[in-house]
Amino acid sequence: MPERQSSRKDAIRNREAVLAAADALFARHESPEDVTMADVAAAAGVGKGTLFRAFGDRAGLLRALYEGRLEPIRQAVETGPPPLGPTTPPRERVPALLDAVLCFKLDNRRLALALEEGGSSSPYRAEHYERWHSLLQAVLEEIPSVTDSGFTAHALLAATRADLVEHLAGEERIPRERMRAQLSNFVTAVLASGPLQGLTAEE
Amino acid sequence: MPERQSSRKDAIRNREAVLAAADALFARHESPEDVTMADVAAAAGVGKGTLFRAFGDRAGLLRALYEGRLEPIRQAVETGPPPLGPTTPPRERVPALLDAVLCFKLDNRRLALALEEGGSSSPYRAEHYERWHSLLQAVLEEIPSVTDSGFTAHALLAATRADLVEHLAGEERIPRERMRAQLSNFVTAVLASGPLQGLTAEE
DNA sequence: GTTCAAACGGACCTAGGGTCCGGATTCTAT
DNA sequence: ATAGAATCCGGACCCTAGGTCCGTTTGAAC
Repeated sequence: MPERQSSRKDAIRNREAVLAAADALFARHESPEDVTMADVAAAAGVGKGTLFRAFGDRAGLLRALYEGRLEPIRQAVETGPPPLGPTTPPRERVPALLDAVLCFKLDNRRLALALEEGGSSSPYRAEHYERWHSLLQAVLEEIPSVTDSGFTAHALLAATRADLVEHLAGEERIPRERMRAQLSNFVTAVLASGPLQGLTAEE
Repeated sequence: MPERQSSRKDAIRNREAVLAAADALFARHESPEDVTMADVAAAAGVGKGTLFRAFGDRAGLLRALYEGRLEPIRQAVETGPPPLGPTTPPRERVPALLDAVLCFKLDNRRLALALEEGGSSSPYRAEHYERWHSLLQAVLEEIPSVTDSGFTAHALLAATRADLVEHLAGEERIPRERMRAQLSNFVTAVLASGPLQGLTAEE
């Protein structure tokens, strides 16, 4: 599992070059499928061996790109101010989290697609999914009207899956703001199910 | 696009043999990925050429299997009695439809996985998805408290995606009935969202 | 400057989807 | 029954793309 840092400057430089090249290639092409590892290597001016040594395999490269993009949002979620940060009341934070996920996928359509769906193994085994899920589940747990926080978290996240987002944005040509509003409505509906259990709350 | 019927009995026999063999193989193996076309051909006692002539490509084979399994449910939905049939009131039919989808995917885990996720192209382009979606959307349209029936239909269907079901059943070991209950709860919550738009209804 | 571990890079390997075509099988007309 | 045409069979073959190997080069430490 090659993933450790190297101190040699050529290694570092090449790693950056590959990341940049891959980023550009995925952005440029319609489908992630037609960006091959050889393409990436060539675009980065590097041999395939170098590429694979640095990232292990295709999924490793995708993951590296993905994590890089995700970092700011992770920060905002873990230690940032409301509405994403941990001090936000649950009923408000859940929609904010899902909105953040949606926006992220809209901003990184191709990349998210490549990582989540392109891979041969289930996206549910990815650690970043696991992180989102457990966070969302924990927040949902705080909302009394929500039963089955585990399943609910899965179901809500499913509404933001990369290929669905891609379909809505690409095929159905739904504009960004509209999609955000729809998701927001949906989340609200799920959370608002209180009445069923008897507590209609304030407002 | 070879998909026309043949009248020659050897062709028909072989087609059946392939279908049966593929069915057995997909059921037997953990992941659809490790059932190759060559495996199917061998198991059916047939050459690869025969296999590809009959079904066009891998997706074609999967589709043929899938459609076969789906047929009964399609019948039940289109012309059957409640709670699946068209005479059912919307608020009751929506959960029934999603429950049917869930059960189908539970009963055909590997196959659904192979077709929906294994393929290189988006599952949202598949015609069977389109069918479920437009039906669900139409039914949701009849429920006044539901806004954005199109998106809602997508989001609800996303909760029954093959790889999620597989994850829940396989990894999290959630028993069938529990999963059905969870999905049912979730759907109910989404449909019950009336109160939010200002009309707190009766209760 | 010498040394050696580490990185380089591209030839090479492999798996699996898909194609091809000479030969076998089936249908039809007589 | 049989010739002939149409269709089908099957497995050798091709191609792509991910991943590996290893002789060569580079960089850093002394």
